[in-house]
Amino acid sequence: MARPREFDEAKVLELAVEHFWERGYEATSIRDLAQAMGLTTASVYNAFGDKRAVYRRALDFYIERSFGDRVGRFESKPPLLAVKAFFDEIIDRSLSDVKRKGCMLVNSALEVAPHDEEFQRVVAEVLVQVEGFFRRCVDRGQEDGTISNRQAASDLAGTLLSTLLGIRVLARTRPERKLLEGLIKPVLGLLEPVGSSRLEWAVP
Amino acid sequence: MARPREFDEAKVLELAVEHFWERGYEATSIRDLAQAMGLTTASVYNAFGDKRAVYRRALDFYIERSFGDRVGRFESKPPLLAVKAFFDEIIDRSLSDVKRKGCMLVNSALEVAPHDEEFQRVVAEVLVQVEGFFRRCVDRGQEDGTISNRQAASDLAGTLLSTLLGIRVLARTRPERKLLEGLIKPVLGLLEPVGSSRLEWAVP
DNA sequence: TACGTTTTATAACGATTGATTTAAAACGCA
DNA sequence: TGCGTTTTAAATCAATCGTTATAAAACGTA
Repeated sequence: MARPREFDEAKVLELAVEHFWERGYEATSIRDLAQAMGLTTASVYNAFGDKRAVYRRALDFYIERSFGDRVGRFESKPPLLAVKAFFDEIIDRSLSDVKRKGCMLVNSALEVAPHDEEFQRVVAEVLVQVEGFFRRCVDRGQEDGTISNRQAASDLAGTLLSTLLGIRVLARTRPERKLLEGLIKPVLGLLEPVGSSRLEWAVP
Repeated sequence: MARPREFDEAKVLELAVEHFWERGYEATSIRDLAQAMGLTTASVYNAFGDKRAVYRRALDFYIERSFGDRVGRFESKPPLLAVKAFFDEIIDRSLSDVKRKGCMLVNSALEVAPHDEEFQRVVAEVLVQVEGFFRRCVDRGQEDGTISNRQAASDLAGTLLSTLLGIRVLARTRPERKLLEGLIKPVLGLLEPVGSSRLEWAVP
C-alpha cells in the first residue's frame, strides 16, 4: 500500500528512553531526541506526534520494563526475602549507575508530573502499585509470622515506599555503598520479628 | 559616584527562588525569570551574571533559609523529640505545599546536580549536613537511653536521611496525610527503646 | 554645573526551539 | 507498469532562547 517504516518502533523508543532518562524532558530538544533515535525530526513527529507524546511513550516503555515483571518476580519469594531482594537490586542498580541517571519514574515525578496532570496520574499509579507490592509482602509476612506485626502493614508499606524513593534520590548525588547498604539495615530490621516471641505475651 | 540600584538584591533573589523552585531550571527562561524578579534581563545579567549564576545564588539563598537555622532550632531539643519535630514540620510543609514545589534542594539534586559538578558538590554537602544532624540526634539519644541502640547510629542516620528524601518525593505526587503520617510511624518506632529493658538481658 | 560611572530600558544579536512544508523515495496493489 | 499512499530527507517556519549592544537616566563628586 505504502512505503514501510525503516525503523523498529520499540527499538527507537528504547533509545528515546535512554536519552530522556539521562537528560530529562526540558533539556532534550527534538533534534537531540531525533539524533539519539537515529531518525529525522519529521519521522519522529510522523510516528509519535509531538515531543510530549514521545516522552509519554518513553515513560510507559520504561515503566513496563522496570516494574512490569519485577513485581511478579519477587512476589513468589518468601515475603521478607522478597523485600530484601528488592532493595538489594535497587542498591545494586544505583551503585552501578555510572551516568547517574537515577530512576526515570522519580525523575518524571519531579520534573514533569507537577506541571502535567496526566503524568501526575501515571506516576501516582505506579507508586500505588509499588506500595501495593510492599503491602502484600508485609501482609503475607505478618500472617505467617516472618514479619513483625508491631507496626501496621499499611504504615510499613509506606515506609518501604519512601525508603525506596529516598535511596533513588540519595544515590543520585551520593552513590556510596556504605551509605546505601547501611541505611537499609534498620528498615529491614523493622520487618524482622522480635527475638523470642514467647517473651512477648509472657509478660503482663 | 554612580547610579544606584533600584532593587534590593535579597528581595529579588527571593523572587528568583520562588520561580526556580516552582518551575525548575530548564523550564525557566531569562525573560520569565526577569519578569518574576521585577527586573529587565539587562539588570539580571548586570547584577548576577548568567542564568546559571542566578540559580546558584537562588539555591544558596534557599539552602540558607531552609537549613541554616532549622538544624540549630531542633538540636537544642531532646534527641528523639528533635527528630519527631523535624519530620512533623517536613510533613506539614509537604501537605500545605499547594503548588507542589517540593524541596528545591531535592529538585536540584535531580535536575541540575547530575550534569553540573559544582551543584553536585553543593547538594551533597547539604545532604551530609542533614545526615550529621540526624547522626548527632541518634548519638545523643543512644547515650542517654532515649533512643534504641539496636541499630548502629550511622545506619539510623542514613535511614532518617533517605526517609526525609523519600517523603519529599512522595509528597510531590501523592500529598496524602494518612500516607505521610503513617509511613513515619515505623521509622520513629525504630528509634524508640524497646519496652522493658530488663527483659532484654534477662533471657539467655 | 559638568563629569565619570553605573544602572536602567529598549532593541537587537545569532542560535536554537518545537513544529511543518516540500518533494523525492519506497513500497503494495491494480 | 503505473497508481495511491506513506515515509523519508531537507529546508524552512515563526517564536523563543541566552546574551549583549546602545543610549538615556540617575546618581556622587569635582
